[in-house]
Amino acid sequence: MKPEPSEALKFPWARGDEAKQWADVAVPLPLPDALTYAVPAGLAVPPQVGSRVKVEVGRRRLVGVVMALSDQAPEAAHKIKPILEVLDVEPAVPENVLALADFAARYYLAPIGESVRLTVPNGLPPWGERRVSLTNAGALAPRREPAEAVILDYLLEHRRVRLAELSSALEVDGLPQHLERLERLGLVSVEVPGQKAGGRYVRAVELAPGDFEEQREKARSKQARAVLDDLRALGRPATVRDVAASAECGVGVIRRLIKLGLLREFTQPERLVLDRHRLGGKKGDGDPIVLRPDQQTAVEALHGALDAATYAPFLLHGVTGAGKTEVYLRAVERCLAGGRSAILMVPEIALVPALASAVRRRFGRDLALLHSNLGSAERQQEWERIRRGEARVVLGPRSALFAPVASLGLVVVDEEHDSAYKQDRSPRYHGRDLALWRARDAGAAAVLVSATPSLESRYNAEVGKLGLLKLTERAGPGSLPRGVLVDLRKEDSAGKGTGEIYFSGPLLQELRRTLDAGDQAILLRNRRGYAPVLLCRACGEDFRCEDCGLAMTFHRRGTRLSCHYCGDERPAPRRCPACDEPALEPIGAGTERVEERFRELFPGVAVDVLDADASRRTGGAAAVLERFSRGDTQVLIGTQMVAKGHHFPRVSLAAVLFADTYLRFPDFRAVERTYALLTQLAGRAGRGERPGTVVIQTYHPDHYAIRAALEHDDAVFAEMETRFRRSFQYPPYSRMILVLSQHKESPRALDSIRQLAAAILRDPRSRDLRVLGPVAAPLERLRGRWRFQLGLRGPSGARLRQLVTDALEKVPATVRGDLVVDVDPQDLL
DNA sequence: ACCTTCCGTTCG
DNA sequence: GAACGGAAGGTC
Repeated sequence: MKPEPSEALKFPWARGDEAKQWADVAVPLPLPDALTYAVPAGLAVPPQVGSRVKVEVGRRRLVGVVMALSDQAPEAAHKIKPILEVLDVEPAVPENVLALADFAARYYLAPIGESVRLTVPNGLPPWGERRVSLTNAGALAPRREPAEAVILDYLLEHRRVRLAELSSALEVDGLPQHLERLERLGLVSVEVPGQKAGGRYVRAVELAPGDFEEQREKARSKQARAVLDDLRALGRPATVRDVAASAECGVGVIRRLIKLGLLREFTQPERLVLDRHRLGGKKGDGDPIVLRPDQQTAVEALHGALDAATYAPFLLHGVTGAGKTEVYLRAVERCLAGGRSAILMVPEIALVPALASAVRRRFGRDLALLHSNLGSAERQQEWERIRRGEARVVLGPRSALFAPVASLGLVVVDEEHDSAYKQDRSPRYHGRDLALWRARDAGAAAVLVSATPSLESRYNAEVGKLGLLKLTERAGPGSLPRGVLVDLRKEDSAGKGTGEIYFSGPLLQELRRTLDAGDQAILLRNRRGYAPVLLCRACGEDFRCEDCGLAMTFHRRGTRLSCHYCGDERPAPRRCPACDEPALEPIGAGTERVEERFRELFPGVAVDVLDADASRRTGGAAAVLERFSRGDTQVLIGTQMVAKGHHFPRVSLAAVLFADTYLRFPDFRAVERTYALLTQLAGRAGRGERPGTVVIQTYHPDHYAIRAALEHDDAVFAEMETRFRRSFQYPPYSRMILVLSQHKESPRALDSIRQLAAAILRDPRSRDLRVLGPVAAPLERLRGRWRFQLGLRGPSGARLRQLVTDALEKVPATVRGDLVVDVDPQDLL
C-alpha cells in the first residue's frame, strides 16, 4: 500500500524513493525492453537505478540492472514477479552510463539487456554459476564479523564452491553484500564462468586434522617442527613460500611433511597483484618534449575546450609520426588538472604495448588499464578503481567507453578510422560514434585521432561538427618515406611458382640494402596460414568448409586446414581423399609461406611472424613486438597487425607484398581501408635517423588509393574518395542500415528477408530510400546458415531507423528471429 | 500408445 | 538465450 502524499508529509523521515514499488529491470536476454518487477517490502537493501538485482525470468534466475523505478503500477495485464534480491548497496552502474547503454540499445536497434551488459565489468552471467573461493589473504585474515566469519570458514572447508551452493548451505542474510565487501578486501575471489579466473593459483598448506602434539612428534627434524609450530601459531593456511620463509627452511622440508600426511596441500587463487600489468617506468620519466607550433596550436585549442567544460568535439588529423599522441596526452593532463577524468580508446590494446607503457609512465596509479586478458576479478577491481575515482585515466578498447567514470572531461579515440571500433555482434555499436554521444552527454571534450580519418569524420569536420586540428609536419628526425611502386603486371613471372607470393626485383633489392645496413624491415601480407587454397592437381578437389562452402586455408604448421570464417579446423590430408593421388598443391601464399620463402632467400636473418596464429602461439603479440623492438629480430612478417601504431626507429623498409587484397572486396569502404592500411604501413618506415622506404606491389598501380598512399597525398585521396561517395550516395552522404537474414534452409532465409523488404517498401516513407536487394550476402553461407541481405540507404538516419523498427514490428516473430540489423555497418559481408 | 526431435513461443 | 510445450514423425 502506497502512502498518500499527506501521509508522506506527516512522516517527513520517509524518503521519497521508499514509495517506489515497481522497477524496470534489464535482463541479459534478447528482449527489446526492460521487464517490470515489484519491489517487495522488507528488502535488506533498497534497489536504486543502476543496482544489480536478482530476478526470476520464466523459470530462470538471472541478474539484471534496474533501469528505472516508478510508483505507478504498470498497465500490463500479466503477472508481476518480485525482485528476489538486491546485489549492490551502491548502484553498480552510474546513471550516465545507463543512459549511454539505453541510447546504444535504441540507436543500434539492439535488446536493452545486451547493451546494459556492457556496463558491468563481467556482464551479467546467470546467477548461481559463479564460483567463490578463498584467497590467501582470506585464509589468513582475522574474522571480524560473524556473518563473514561463517562465509570464510565455509570456504576454508570447501575450497571453491558454486555461489548457488554457498547461498543454500549458509543461512546468511545479505550474502551478496558480504561477498562484495570480502571481494573488495581481496579476501575471496569470485569467478565468472566462461572467463579467465583472476590471477594465478598458488600452492598453500595447512595442518592436517588430528592431535597436534602427536603429529609434532612425527616431524622429527627441528625445521619441520618449526614449520608446524608456525602454522599452529598462525591458525590459518599459508602459501608454501610464506611458510618456508617464516620457518627458515627449504621447500623440501614442507614437501616431506605433506608426504608424511602432517600437512595438507591445496591450491588457491593468488592474491591479485595488478602490478603484473605494470609496464615499467615511473611517473614523470622522460624528457619534456618541446612542441612544434602546429602541435602547440592544437594543444591550446584542446586546453581551451577543457577549461570551458562543455561539449567540444575535435578531429586531430596529422601524418604518422606528427606527434598526435603527445598532443592528446597533454589534453589528458589538463583534464586531470581540472579535476575531471578521461577515457582513452584504442582499437586493440594488445597491439600498442608501447602506448600503454607511455601512458602508465605518465599517469602512474591514476591509470586504469582495461584489456581482454584481464581476469574477471582483475577487471572488476579496475572497474571499482574507476568508480571510486581512484583511477582517472581509463585506457582500453571500445568497451572502455562504458566504464563508470564519474566526471568525464575528455574522450580520446585514437586511430578513429579503425573498424575494430565497430562491435561485430549485438549491440553492433561503433565506439567512436558512441564516444561522441557520451562526451556530449557529459559536457566533455572529444578528440578523434587519425592519420587517415574516416570519410565520416572528414565530412563532419568539413560541416563543422568536429573542430579540425591539423598537424602538418612530422616530428623528430624522420621524414616521410620514399615510395617504390612495383607493377606486378610487368614483373617477370618466371621466377615464381604457382600462385606464390612474389618477391619482385625491386623489393629484393630494397630488402638486401636494408639488411646489409643492419636496419629492420616490415613485410605485410594480409592473410594468415600457408596457402589460402589447397588444390588437388589430379581431380580438382579444393577442400571447402562444410559449413561455409569456402576454401579452407592450409596451415603447414600442424598440417591443418582451417576455415577462417567459422574457425572450423581439421587435419590436412597427405594425399587427396577423393582420388587418392598425392597431387595436393598449396595455391597462393599467406604469412607462413612468405616466412618460408623469406628464409630461403635470406638464410640466417632473424625473422618473426606477427599474426593471429603467431601471437596465440608465442605468448601474445606483445612478445613478438617486444623482440622486434629490442632488435632480436630483424624482419617482421605479418598481417595488418604489423601496420598498427608501433614506433620502431630502426625500421627503414616497409613493404606490402600484395596491395590488392581489399581492393576487390564488394564493399564501398574497400578503397578507404586499403588507403589507410598502406598509409599506416608506410608510417612504420623511417621513424628514426635513417630515411625510410615503402614498397608497394600491386596489379593496380594507377589506383588513386595506392598512388595517394605512396605519394603521401592525403588531399588527393580525400578528394577522389569524397567524389565517389557523393556520386553514389554512400555514407557519409547517406545513412545506411544493413539487414541480414540467415537460416539453415536457404528458401526460409530468403523468404524472411523478402517479407521484411515488402514491409519496408509498403511504407510510403521508403520513397526516398535506395534499396539494395534482397541479395545473397557476399559470404553466402556461414556456419551452415544461408545468408541474404538487404541494404538500405537514406538521407536521414533517424528516419531510416524508425522505418526499419516499424517494419520489424509488422513482420511475424519467426521472421524477425532470422534477421540481424546492422545500423551504420562497417562491413557488408 | 509412447518416445524423440524439431520448431515456435515466451520471458514481467 | 534457453526452457517449455505442442506438433510431427518414428518405434514397439
